[in-house]
Amino acid sequence: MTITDIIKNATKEAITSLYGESPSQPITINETRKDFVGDFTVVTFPFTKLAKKKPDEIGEELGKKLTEEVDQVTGYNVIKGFLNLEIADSYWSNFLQSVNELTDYGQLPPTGEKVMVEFSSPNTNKPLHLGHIRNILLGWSCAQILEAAGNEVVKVQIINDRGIAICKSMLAWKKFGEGETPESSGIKGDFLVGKYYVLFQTKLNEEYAEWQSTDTADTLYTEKAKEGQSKEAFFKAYEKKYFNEYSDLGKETKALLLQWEAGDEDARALWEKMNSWVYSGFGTTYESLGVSFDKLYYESNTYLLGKDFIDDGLSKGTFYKKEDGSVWIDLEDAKLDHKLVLRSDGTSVYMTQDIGTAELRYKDFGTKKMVYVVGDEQNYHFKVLFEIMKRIGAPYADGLYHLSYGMIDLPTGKMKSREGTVVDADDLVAEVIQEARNSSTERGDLDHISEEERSEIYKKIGLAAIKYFILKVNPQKRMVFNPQESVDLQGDTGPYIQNAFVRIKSVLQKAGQSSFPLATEYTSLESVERELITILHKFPEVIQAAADHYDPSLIASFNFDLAKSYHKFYHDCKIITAETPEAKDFRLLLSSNVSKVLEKSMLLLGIEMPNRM
RNA sequence: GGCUUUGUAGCUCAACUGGAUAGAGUCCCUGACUACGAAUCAGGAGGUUGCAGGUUCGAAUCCUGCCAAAGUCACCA
Repeated sequence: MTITDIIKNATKEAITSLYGESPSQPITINETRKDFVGDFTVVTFPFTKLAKKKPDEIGEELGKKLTEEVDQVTGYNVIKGFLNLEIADSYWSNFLQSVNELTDYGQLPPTGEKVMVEFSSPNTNKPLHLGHIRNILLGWSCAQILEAAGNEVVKVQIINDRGIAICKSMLAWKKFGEGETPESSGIKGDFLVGKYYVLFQTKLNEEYAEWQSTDTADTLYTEKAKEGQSKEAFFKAYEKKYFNEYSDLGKETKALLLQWEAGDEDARALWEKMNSWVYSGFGTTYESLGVSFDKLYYESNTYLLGKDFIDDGLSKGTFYKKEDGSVWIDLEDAKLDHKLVLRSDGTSVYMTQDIGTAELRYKDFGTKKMVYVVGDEQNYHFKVLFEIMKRIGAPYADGLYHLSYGMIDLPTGKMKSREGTVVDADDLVAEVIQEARNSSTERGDLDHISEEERSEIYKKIGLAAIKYFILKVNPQKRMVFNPQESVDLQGDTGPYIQNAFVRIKSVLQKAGQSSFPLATEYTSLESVERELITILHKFPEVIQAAADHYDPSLIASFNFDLAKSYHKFYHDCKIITAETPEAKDFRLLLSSNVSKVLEKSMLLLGIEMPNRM
């Protein structure tokens, strides 16, 4: 039982015995704010009705009783109805000892649950960019957090490796590529394919521009344009129709897609070749970010799945068929719309695939919980998907969760691929590492070690900066990505936290001890020391909260609090040259355990600690 | 237009899900290295929590109405 539970229970009992009635609401207990004396605060307002007394009086009576009856409570004060309880130093130092004895403090007991986390899930027609990075970091971090919370975790992605977009880059390469390969050009595979995707768009634009001066186009404009609509605006809006109905490139692309779907050998071979380039490129990016997956799903294998459920649902009346043969589901009673699940030609849509894929995954892993890390533009899609899964009776339907995150904006505005403002993942990673190298070189602390070791450290620092910068923001919120701030090494940043760790490593090394005697004689704690221990104390509940809410930003701010507190402690208290041997032992023990927790909790964000920096 | 989300210091973010005087970082001032690592610490300045009502002991948080931004309302993915 935790100390907060002890206090809660004791409060409940005390209220009952004092006022003859058990409180109906759950007891709220908070950490005491820094400007007041005490560790935990009981809010007495909710008891006023029951006790028929003023909050202050209740606070006094309750405080007295709790001090008498709970060993750990040594004193109290009441301010405006808030009862601040002081916890014995011995409780905190005993607690520190117990953390010290654990090798895996923070690891929560097994839940017996298996959770799947899907993240990244890119298209294979262009390189990964900043948006993917947020997705990847969130997914990876969530997986770590869920694991720490006692779950077995399976990390997967579904790769969007087929479809019209992929065919565009394939066609462009076929027509204009002249056999170019990553080897022949020296261009990283995913960038090379991306180059042809862009080229396709350029060629299409040219073709479209030319077409706009034909008679057909003219007639169309005069007939269909809205009043006052300029030629430019009209054709801009007409682009998709043009692609589908008039464009030669469009026709060829669609033909290629049909060939691919029919299993045409050449089409498949080209597809496999170009995809393999992309995968090798992605592999490099994932490696540089330090992430990996347990299983990859490919849309080319899953895009036909899900139809069985539609048939089954049709016979049960979950779905209905329109006259044209298309199949729909009516979700109006769930405040959603009617949604198409099968086209009139019998082919499936995105939704259908997702139904099938969920089922496939359940068969593969038996996971009753699945987390989809996907941008918030698909909120509605997942609402609908989850509702459908419920209605077709999937046994895991209640365990589906959409970890939705906001788009990333640049200080200059939205990222737009068309305007070339997209930040490439690889460039960004290289940049932050370079930045770490620059500052470190300026400092000169690492001059005496090998370049190889240094590079490792720069990489850790740079990645810490970028990862922490992104993960500290609540996923739900849109965030502004300022490149300059993302490589900051001071203040509320990853490197600041690493620095606390490095300082500890340095002190421990200088102290020359590998283990620390139990410092039971050290009985009167400095306030910074107590604060540090109370933060350590919170670690398990922070992990639990982060897992419950699928929110790494809680872990990030925990890390910052701990590091900040340690920096202050380090500044205020002498460790090796402490006043007494007991103080020295205690502080070494404290430092050692802070470093242990820092390291573990940064790993929950996918951030590694250097031993020096 | 309907629905969903967001709006907090100049800027980037918090606020334990209804609790005390709304906190950090950054920026701008000011102090602390012959110190266990100054990527640090301490102090100052900076706020009508988008606006207006309501609910109650108590609201950034819940309710209503506006305002602003974003997303979505495809036989696209």
